[in-house]
Amino acid sequence: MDRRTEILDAALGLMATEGASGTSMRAVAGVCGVNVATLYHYFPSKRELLRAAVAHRQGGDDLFAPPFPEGLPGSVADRLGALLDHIFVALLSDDAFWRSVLAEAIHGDEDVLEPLLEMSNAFEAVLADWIRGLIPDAPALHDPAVVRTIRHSLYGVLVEYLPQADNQRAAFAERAREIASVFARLEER
Amino acid sequence: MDRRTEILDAALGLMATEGASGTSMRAVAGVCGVNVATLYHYFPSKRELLRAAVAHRQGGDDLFAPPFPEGLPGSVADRLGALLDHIFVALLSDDAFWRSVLAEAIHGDEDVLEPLLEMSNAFEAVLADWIRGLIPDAPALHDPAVVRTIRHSLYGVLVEYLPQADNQRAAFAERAREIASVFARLEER
DNA sequence: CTTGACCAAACGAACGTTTGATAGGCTCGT
DNA sequence: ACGAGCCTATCAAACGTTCGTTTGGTCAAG
Repeated sequence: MDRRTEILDAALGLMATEGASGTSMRAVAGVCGVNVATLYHYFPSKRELLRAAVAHRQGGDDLFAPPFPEGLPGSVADRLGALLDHIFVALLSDDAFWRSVLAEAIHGDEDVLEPLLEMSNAFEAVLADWIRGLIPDAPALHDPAVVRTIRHSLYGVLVEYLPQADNQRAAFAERAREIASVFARLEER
Repeated sequence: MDRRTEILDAALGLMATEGASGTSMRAVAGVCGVNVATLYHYFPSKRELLRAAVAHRQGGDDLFAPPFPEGLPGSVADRLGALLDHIFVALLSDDAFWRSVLAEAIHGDEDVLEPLLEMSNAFEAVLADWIRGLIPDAPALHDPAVVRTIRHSLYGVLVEYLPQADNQRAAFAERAREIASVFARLEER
């Protein structure tokens, strides 16, 4: 991993726990084991560094895990629950990124916010594809309004449980089942 | 309003836009028009001041607006939509508080987080009461799992739209209608 | 004459940023 | 082949500013 990427990852990790203004250039340098001045060789300012850190992960194709195989067995609720749980696991495995993103969504500046909104739309498109592929027999769940509501439910759960994510794996699994059971009822008629 | 309350309100307002570590004691003092040292007359440290600021608003009975009259006319979706829109308006009118709360939920310390989780439960109880009172003819919406999913949907929308809350009033109204239409389908069978 | 509310000034530490320098690799004309 | 010059990556040290906090004081009210 080259130095630039190393710096971006360190910055993102610190942003997740300390917030943007709580992340100091010296701390970023310390994590990388380099001098502060080296950061200014790669980025013109702290602000640009943090912006690049958020934008960095978004560009990767591995932001979202690969899709499920289609046509799995099980009830609609079971399959949607498995999908949501899968998403939580993926998000938790990179929670530094998500904490940073959610934090910026709350009091970030517009430069950082704009790529976030793009990413939200991309995430919704991926989620819609997954649902269509995994649960093709539940057309009620293919409605864009339903997909968006599911996405917002996921965000809400993330906000409430991210800070203690380490010991909340079980809570996420339960929330995944709960959300799935609610939305699966849209199909039961 | 006494000086102590004035300080707490100023601190909360700054936390909402600048984050906890971005809120300086001098800035808080500046908003109140007092000297920095005066803050230390009322609070032993910055940390205690910010904790008190978050805890301050939670104690108020006016956190949530008064309930609707029961038995309003209109479809289930119409009434749920009106309720959710009402909630958005209430939250937006005090968005400094909510931004602070959401920010703390993401990388706040545990002292601030604990009262937040209490408040989330309180909010869910109020939401359940409102739904039961306003939409007594939709038992599917009285299910605790549904209420929690609605709450998480609200949080998710807040996270996505709070930063531009000023010019996003229309977006909140649309999201309220959308969420309502989705959940109202649980009753249409 | 004590007490509570308030302030100007200062403390050391940490902040973002800049400066000037070092060392190793690269590309030249010769 | 080889020194000269240059470029890139890195550093130690320092710049001025802002930070959280403390000190020592003023002043009106009780």
